[in-house]
Amino acid sequence: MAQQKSILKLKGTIGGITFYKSKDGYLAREKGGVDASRIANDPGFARTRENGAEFSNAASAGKLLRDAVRVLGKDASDGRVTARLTQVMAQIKNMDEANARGERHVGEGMAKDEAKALLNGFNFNENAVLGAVLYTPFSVDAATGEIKIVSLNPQNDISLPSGASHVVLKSGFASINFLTGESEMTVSAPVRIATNAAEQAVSLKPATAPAIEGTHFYLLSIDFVQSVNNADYSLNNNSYNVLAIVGIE
DNA sequence: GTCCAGATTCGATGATAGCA
DNA sequence: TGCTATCATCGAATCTGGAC
Repeated sequence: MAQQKSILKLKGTIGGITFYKSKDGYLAREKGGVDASRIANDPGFARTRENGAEFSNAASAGKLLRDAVRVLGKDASDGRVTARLTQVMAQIKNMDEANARGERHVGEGMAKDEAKALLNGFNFNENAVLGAVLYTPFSVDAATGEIKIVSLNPQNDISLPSGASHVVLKSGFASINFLTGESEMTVSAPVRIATNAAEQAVSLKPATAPAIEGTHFYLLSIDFVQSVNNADYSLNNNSYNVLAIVGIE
């Protein structure tokens, strides 16, 4: 077995050579592992294939949710949102008690209150989570999707990034059917407030409720912009923007 | 040599059995 | 003991080729 003598303790694979740490120290060897066709056909790998099928369902469910809210989320997401959402969807898929192993489905698991609790509060941008940006309480109307903030003073109630001249708030009301793959989202008109504005009430109400049957998601979006000559410019590649799930029915 | 655009690859997510 | 393959997805990182 080849051993690493270099001062650089490598882990991972480079050019077909795998570097790893074992109880015997840092070692190197050729890529090993099982053959792809065996995983696809060997009865011994049935468990692996079942898990692959379920993982596929979880990843697709994550994409369905991200696609559904893309109109709000395109300016408020981090580079790991796909992985984080897949992780949550895999946990929800595990809550499916109706189907056999390998056939468990996010759509079935989503019916559970625990599943909704798991996804509620999900932040699409881990660099700007809602709880660390907005400090004032708000309410969500499950029938209309309206989000109300009784009193919002930007200077006191929002963590303002330097350079921001205005904050733009929007709400989203999405209905997603994870069994059929259908989704629809309606969005409120944006409320644009100067960062030095006086205390005020805010109402974010989508024009209509989504028509399709499915799990209802309520989302709050907060964008920061710098206004120059009546044109709004995003700050620092949108890294301060917030999009979070604030309710699920 | 540097820059840019487009193309390609990587990594993260979970569970699994076998190989070195 | 730890890596490999499978599954889907996509942003980030890296690579490649052409222009200057």
